[in-house]
Amino acid sequence: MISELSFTEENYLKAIYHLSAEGKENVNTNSLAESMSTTPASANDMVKRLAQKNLIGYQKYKGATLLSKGKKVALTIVRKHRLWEVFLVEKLGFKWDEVHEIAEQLEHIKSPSLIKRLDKFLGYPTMDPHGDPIPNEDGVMKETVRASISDVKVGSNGIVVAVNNDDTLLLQHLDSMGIKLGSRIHVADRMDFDGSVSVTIDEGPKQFISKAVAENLMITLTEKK
Amino acid sequence: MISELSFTEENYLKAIYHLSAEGKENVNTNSLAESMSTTPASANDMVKRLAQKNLIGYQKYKGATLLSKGKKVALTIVRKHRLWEVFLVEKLGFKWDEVHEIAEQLEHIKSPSLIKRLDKFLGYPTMDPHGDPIPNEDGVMKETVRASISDVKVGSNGIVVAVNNDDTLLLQHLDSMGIKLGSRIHVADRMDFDGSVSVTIDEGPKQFISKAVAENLMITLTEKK
DNA sequence: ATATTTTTTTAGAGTAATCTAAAAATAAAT
DNA sequence: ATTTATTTTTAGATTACTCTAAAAAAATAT
Repeated sequence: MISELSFTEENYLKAIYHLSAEGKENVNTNSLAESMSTTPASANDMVKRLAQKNLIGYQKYKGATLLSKGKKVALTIVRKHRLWEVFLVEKLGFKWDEVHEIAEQLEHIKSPSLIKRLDKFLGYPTMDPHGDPIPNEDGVMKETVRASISDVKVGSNGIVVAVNNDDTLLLQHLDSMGIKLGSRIHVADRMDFDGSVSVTIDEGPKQFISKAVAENLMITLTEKK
Repeated sequence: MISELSFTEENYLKAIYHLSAEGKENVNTNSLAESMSTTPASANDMVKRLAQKNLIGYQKYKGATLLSKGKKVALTIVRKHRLWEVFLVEKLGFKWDEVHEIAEQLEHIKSPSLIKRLDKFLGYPTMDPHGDPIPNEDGVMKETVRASISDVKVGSNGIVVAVNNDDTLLLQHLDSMGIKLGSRIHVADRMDFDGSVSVTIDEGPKQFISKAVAENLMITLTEKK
């Protein structure tokens, strides 16, 4: 049985999960400390504690990796975080960029039946408002396909997750079209002769996007609008 | 400014609030300790800490009382607890006897905008699923006049707002009779010899309720059915 | 290959909340 | 008015988590 973990322990496991998802096999003390906004000494203490509990693997000077038990915990936290974010945006009307802090608190509520019912209430979503996938009860998540809207098939739906360009003019242009991170996009048509794309944004009217803009607009594909 | 309180501090304030609502002007160490399932020594330590922070008044051997700051905190916790209970029952489909523990966790989530939006989402309820009033943002609650159906006059109508007993058997019995919070009850008759009561529930057929059950069934009186 | 820098770990201490056991104050009983 | 019982408070220790400062190991530079 997995003994009750503290909020702090859960947060460390989540941080190790996110850091090792970003490539690095072993999570080193310094980056873990930075990610947790604490000192390397504290991170080191906690790493030793989590290793003691068989949640992570750890050898001196070699960094930490999640063991199966720890990974399960981390994925449960991620699942809860993302489900709550969906709730906050879809049901309570928060903007997608206002929900992170609140979800950071809600993710630690301990009640499996609550999460089961919340999941059902939300219609079993597979993606959070930022376009990140929601792990299922077994920790499995749908691999998200990320592509620019000049590459996806006509008829595709997706959520804007990135803009591949820092050009102020481009950002202003997107802003004036009402396109921002989290916007739901439907690709209605694409003109072969100039590569421009016709889309609807958040169920609004059809708008045209030039090839140059379309190439820089990244979405993750969703089944339905 | 009110510095961030720990969950424990919030729980103590809530306990002092509930205990002083039950009559006693000053909450004594022993009953506070019992209510918090801890030792008198711990309760005493915490009382000193809360007094230091000007949340409660306290003199050695004289017990504790909420000061205005502490009362405000306590009422906010109670408000959050009861709003979350409404959410769990009305939106997620929990039974009203399953929600207390989860609400005990949710009540500590810190986000005023979350509670504002939740309140709106729920339609600004004034009562929780147990029939207890929900304080508004200023800590004011609608005082409800309640009585058990063994005390009200024959011919009275009312709405079930509480069951004065946590016994699972009683709750199951009420459930099987179709009696739940919010049920409209008409007291058709009362038998003097055994104190049993004849009622209709939600305009249904007449049913008998034993004295023991009737005593625990609390309603608020309404003019007409 | 040695010196320097960076990273990681240890040592020692602080805080919030908890406990047990014992002392002090108050309340109740004779 | 003492004695007895109860309640409340103190004293001292424990646990989880945190920190600063310094030592040790590893990585990098010369």
